[in-house]
Amino acid sequence: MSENFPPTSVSQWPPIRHRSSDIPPVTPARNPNQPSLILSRLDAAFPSPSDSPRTPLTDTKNIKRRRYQNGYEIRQQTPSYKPYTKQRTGRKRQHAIAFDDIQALQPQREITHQRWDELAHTAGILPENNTLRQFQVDCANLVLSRSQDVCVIAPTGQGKSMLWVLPLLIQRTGCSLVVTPYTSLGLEGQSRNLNMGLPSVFVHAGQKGTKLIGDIAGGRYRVIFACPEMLESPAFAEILHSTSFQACISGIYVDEAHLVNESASWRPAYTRIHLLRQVIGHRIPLIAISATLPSTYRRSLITHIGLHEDAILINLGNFRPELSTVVMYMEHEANSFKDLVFLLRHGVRKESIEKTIVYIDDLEMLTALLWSLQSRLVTLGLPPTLVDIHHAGLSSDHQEKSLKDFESGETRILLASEKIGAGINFSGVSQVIQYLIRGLTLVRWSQRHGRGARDPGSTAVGILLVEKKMQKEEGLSPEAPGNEDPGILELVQSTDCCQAVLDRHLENPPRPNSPASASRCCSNCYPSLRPAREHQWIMENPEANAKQTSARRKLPEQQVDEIYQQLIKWRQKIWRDEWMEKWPGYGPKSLVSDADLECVAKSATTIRSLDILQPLVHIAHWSQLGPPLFSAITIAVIDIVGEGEGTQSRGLGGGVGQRLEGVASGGEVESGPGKGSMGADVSREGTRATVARSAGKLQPWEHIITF
DNA sequence: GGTAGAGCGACGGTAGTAGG
DNA sequence: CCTACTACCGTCGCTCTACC
Repeated sequence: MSENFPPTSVSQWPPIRHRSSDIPPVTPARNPNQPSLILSRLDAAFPSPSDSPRTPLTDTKNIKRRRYQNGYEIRQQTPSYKPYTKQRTGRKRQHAIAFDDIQALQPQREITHQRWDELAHTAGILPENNTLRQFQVDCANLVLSRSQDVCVIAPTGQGKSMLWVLPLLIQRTGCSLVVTPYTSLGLEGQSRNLNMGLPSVFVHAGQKGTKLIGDIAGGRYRVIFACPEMLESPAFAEILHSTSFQACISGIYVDEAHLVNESASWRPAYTRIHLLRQVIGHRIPLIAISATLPSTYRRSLITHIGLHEDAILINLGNFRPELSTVVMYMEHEANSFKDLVFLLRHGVRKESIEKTIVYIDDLEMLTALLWSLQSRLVTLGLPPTLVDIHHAGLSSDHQEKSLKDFESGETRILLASEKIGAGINFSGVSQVIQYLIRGLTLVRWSQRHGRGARDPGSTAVGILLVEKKMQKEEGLSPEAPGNEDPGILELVQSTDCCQAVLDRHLENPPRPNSPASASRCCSNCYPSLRPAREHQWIMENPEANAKQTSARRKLPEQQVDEIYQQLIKWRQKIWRDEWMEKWPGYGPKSLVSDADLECVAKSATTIRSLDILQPLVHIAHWSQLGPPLFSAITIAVIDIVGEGEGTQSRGLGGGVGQRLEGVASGGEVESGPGKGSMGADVSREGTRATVARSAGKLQPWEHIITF
């Protein structure tokens, strides 16, 4: 967090990085005696420096190490402009700003609900038989009065985007300024309002020409979307400093306002929005909007965006009966992804794969899961394109395509980072999964969970797959959360209704009926909500167990190296025989990397099946390369370690080993999706399981493990 | 004019290193 | 082998600069 307190003046740049207790609040209380119109005032006092969630800032400038690139020192750049100030003199100035004929907006009396409905129907922004929601009307009246700031908390899908449109139906010369966190949301908002017939524009780096700036200042657009960084840029300052533009601003709307608190540490522009009010004055109402704004988050709005302390709070909460919460503790290593096996069960078909978003906050793991699920799809005979990945590190083309495919349903499982944490809507999402909760906040989870069930009448399950170290027994608790969010810890550790925990931490207002009676709220109340853990059948020969133990002993380095060299030769051969001509762009290392082969060589004697081999390697064409690699490992172990280690330790004798020998020695490798031998394995196991189950008896050397 | 890449910012996690 | 310490990485959207 760069600034936990507001700077004393606009001209102070760079901001001072130490604390001062005598800095006055930037937002003086206004009209303290005026009665609350709707629900309540923000009860948050201006946070004292000691309330800051972070440790005091120190001047790290002088202790930072020098960094070099191409032999030259990289010097840290400071912004070449002062936020919210116009371009320096001596540079080219814009002159398309002054429009004297624009009339300043004046406070207006509130109008009735019925009249608002009529206006909305006439403007065509509300279907004929519908009526506006009360909070929309209340907020619009407050904006018209131009006397109060407003903080709106409402669940997703309640029509929050209507808030900046309604006042404009009365204020014929007014315009709304909407601060949006992401480019995608700005473009979406622009497009939505244009469809309503409302001239709107999203100003961003790729769209900020001189003509556009002039048009905005001249009042051509009724809704102007901008990211916080653009808001403080010199280009936008030309608009903000225009008195004619200031006169026609209906309100400043901060959409997804919870991100002010969540992103303040890495998007400092969010912490400087309060400077905007010093430029345009405090008479223009500021409206903060989000589905999740508990009091700590609302306090940061006062600090960072200059929301007045006496702002009116409209709190509808964020309860959505169509959303269920499921908490599951992980039973396997995170890297194995075995706890996600319910996503793609045996025999699943494309149509029956639930439309799912899986959030992982570690990009490397997110990518590994993509590989894993794609391999799994191929094994199941399904196209790997059913799963895709989306995060900010990808090219914009990929990002665009992944969102489009997921929306259309071509992709059924989308693996995502925080990039699509808030605001983006997809139809048909029935499952939202959070894989690992370290570092997650309840607010962020609530936003992610809210991506589900966006269609009328639909439902969605939010599944938290929780690492074991978050269990109460491991020491962490809501009372002693360490670095974790107490809210999320209470949610995953509670044995009571999860919705009650959400209500308490997100400060949802009381509801007439208990959530449990209205919906299938959570896995604590409805254990059947938990997806069944799939049973995987394995065949295990107890006689072989003792030999397996010996097989797991660490191999001498020399043998590891010999196995590695043999695998290198195998790779070279298979590449030359089968890949070189067909895929000249592929080199041998594109098939299986050196690192993977080294890893495989180290644990060669423990690789007793394709299932064990698969997580150890990162092979894009698993169905074609997995079985022959397994076979090559078997042969290498027999050759180098010895007969006993190579076959008996696998406990499969002539089963899989024999079959794969056949493949390696010229047997047909079916390369099409689902026709690989992995698929045969699966189908064989499934059949065996079915037969055993129907017969009601198992062999003594067979048992079931939960997977 | 278009494009690629650095930099902004805090801080928890992880890998590597040194010392007992 | 364990502990303490240090350095570095990653996460985001946007703007700016250098270069073509």
